[in-house]
Amino acid sequence: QMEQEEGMMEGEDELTEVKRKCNDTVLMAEWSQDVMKLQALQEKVWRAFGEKAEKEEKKTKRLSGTRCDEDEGTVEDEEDVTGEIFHKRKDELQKDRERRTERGREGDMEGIMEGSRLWLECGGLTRGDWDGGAEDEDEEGGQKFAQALKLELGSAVARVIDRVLRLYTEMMDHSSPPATISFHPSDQAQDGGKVRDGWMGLLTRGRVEEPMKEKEDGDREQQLKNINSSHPNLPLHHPSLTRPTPLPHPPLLPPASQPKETSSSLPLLHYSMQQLFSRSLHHPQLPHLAPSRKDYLNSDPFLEFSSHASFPPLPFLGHLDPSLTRHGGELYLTAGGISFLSFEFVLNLCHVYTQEGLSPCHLKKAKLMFFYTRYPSSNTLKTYFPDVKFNRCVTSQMIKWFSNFREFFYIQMERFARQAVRDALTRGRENQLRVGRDTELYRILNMHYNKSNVYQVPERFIEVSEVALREFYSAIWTGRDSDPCWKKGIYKIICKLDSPLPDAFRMPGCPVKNHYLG
DNA sequence: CTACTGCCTG
DNA sequence: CAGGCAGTAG
Repeated sequence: QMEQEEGMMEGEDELTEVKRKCNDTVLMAEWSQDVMKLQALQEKVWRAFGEKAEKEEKKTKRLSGTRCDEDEGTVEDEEDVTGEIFHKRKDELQKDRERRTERGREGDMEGIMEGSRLWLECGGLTRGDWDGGAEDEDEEGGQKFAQALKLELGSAVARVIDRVLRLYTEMMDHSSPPATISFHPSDQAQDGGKVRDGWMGLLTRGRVEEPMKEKEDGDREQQLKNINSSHPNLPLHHPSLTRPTPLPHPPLLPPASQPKETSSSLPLLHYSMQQLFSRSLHHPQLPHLAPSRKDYLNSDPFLEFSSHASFPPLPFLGHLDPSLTRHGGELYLTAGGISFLSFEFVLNLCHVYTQEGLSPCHLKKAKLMFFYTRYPSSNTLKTYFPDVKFNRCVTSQMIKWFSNFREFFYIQMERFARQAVRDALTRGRENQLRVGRDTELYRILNMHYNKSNVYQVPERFIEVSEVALREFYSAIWTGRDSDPCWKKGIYKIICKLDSPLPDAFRMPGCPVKNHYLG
């Protein structure tokens, strides 16, 4: 089995064969079509996830009367740099746009840029929005919509992946007879549904198939038309999304006789998608092939962005020439010298979208969310974990997490409150009963909920902690703790101190302070 | 009956 | 942190 894998990865002939196929116009047309659909879906996702935040942000800017690049002061530093990054990107894109000489889609490009900027700024959000006040009314409707989009986007991604895997399976056919990659049987037994079946089938059978094509294609085609119908003057195929003349080519032209195209447009996954998938890029300890669920879950899940040098956060990279290259025993799809898809990456990408359970990354994010909300509703959880497929089990598991978080929180509060009472009695010294960032209690809390210390603990959480500490203190001091349910009152006070989560938590993955600044 | 909380345990 | 349980609210 391992030898087969080794064998698959060896031999330059197969590589060139794959390269040749990758250059095949028909294949690339299919690829472009799929990626274009992905792009359309991404835009919709952006509308679902980003629109609200965008509105709020604009509101804020209007009120403050300043732009982010005009702000000054230490607290605003993150946003300052973010703004610079964004404007740099914008310049690059402007050039790209001019090259394309295409009118009419300006609005959409702006939308994408808005999304990109929004995302970057979300990443920089480390301070809580506490002045916000009441929760949003339209939360649920948008949430439903987002869930639906999530599913659709998932299968669209899977279809693009299928195309890539097709290249691999073709390569396998040429290199070694019936190459079969063994996965964990449990994985295949999962009810992963069509998405998993699609690419799983390709892998296990080692043959090229056209999974679930007709109906879903039709649906998505319709979807696409719906999107475009909002801009009736617009061409269906945007030049930035497709090859110059992809479709008119004879579909069965022998690949060898294909004239070699010098350039083609290949949009990369949107930055948010990249972030969603980026976790798969950071696990050198993972086996080259077939990372099992166990490996995946045990690996450090936290999103880091050090590899973004090879994974640029741009919606488009302009005109690129995609090809397959090999590096360190792995295959990469390369465009413009930038590798952005490896076999392992693709597998993990599938995994992210089809996995049933919760990953350590989700746990980490949940812990950070605890800084804001001690008693999240299941609806809140669904809203802020858009990459999680919720069912009863998953929901209760996540709720259980927060129950455990609270338990730890209250245990610490009671412990320190009792210590404070003791100190007051024995030494007659009045304790300050505060949870400043220099205190032991803070250190313990931060260690528990923010172990890697990459997130700035919001000031409000410290305030809430102080309230809890004082409540425990006074209850103990006045002897109320003799009542068997003396903590109930304290819980009731604390649960009213929940606050809205920053919009950065709406995105898949973990919001990390300064994560894109290195 | 479900959904949620909290307590206890390993 | 998860499993099991009892209790509560709707």
